[in-house]
Amino acid sequence: MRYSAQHKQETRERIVHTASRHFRRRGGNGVGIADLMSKLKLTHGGFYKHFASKEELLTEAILKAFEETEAQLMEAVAKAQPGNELKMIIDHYLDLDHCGNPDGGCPVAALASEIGRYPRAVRLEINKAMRNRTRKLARFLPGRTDAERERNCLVLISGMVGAVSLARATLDAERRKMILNAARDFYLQAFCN
Amino acid sequence: MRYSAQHKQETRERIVHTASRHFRRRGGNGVGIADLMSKLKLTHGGFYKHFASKEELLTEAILKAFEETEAQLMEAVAKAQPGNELKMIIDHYLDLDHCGNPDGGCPVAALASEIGRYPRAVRLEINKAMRNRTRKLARFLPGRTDAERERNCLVLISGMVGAVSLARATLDAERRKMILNAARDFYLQAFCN
DNA sequence: TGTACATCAGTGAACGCGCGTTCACTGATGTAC
DNA sequence: TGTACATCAGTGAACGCGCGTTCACTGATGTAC
Repeated sequence: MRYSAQHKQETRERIVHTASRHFRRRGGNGVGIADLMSKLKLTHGGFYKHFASKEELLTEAILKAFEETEAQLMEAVAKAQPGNELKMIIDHYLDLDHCGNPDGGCPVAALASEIGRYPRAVRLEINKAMRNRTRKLARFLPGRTDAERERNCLVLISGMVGAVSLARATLDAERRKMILNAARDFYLQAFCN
Repeated sequence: MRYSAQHKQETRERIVHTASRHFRRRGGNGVGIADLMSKLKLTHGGFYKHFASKEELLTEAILKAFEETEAQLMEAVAKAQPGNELKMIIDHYLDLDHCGNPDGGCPVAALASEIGRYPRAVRLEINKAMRNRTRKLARFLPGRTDAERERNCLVLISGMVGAVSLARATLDAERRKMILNAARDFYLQAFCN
């Protein structure tokens, strides 16, 4: 059947959206194209009408995840009382909910250790997105200069990524909470007031 | 040919040792049994004379990595001037060398985000090893109670894991250094004096 | 001490399976006349 | 307005490949007599 250009665009977006969630949940190697397409009631052959390769989809799906989580972040910031933005960000990131739902959460936490093994082209795009995120967040961090705020921001982001990764690696629910709460209390004390 | 019991034991250890390094470098899915065995000038069929499954090897290889890095850690601590142990540990972990050589380094940093996707049996063993490591390290951290030292230790470990993961995801060498140094300076200030 | 047999670490072909990718085809709908 | 043709998103079989695992076999050496 013939479809409109709009229909094609929509299908492409549905693929990226679903892939974005699946990659975050199962990792880059944990998701197959046939699997993915069948989730959208499509067959695997059609995939290549939309993307040149799985690698291209992986890149787009991860960038989509950055966009999605950026929107969540900005929403949380908008809800915060002035001066309380960073607390809101930390609370949101180190939440049990974020820990339990990698598919809707931060792509860096979801894929942390495998990003370094992706092809160069994918890593380049992810690096760009990470720098962007760092720059956007840095303005909420304490520090006398831009450089100092950026360094603090890198500490906070990497620390939170590590805490969520460790919590997700942990089977015991109590210990998971302990890891997240220890990190949250610590970073709030270190960076908020 | 017939081999002695000692020879079998040695072969088994060689497999675990090589697997331990390869899994850390390439991830759990990035290493095949045939690949691995050929690195030892053996063929893949013999693998199952030593292990019931790849999963069993993965578990042992990761536990071996914990042992190896624990030995490195204790060595570093032994070299430190009294009172300077924690600085030694932080410097060692957040070193460019550790960042550039995942195969000889911390298995948690190497596999952070994929541990949560391993089978339960593997995760259980890793969890035990992580708790052990935390307990061993906690005594070097500041804090008025055991609980406080443990919480601080979790913050430090997760923070360092995140920093190394982020640095490894980063292509630009300068930025890699910046991430590691920012984290090192921060944790030294937070936990050493 | 010498001989016949048992052992078993390691070999390599084969298994079933899932993967990413290709390709000839379909058929509803847009377009040209 | 009606008709003939072109388009192209989606289909599903097929491709080559690598994977984890199985298995009948080998042959040097340990062991029993």
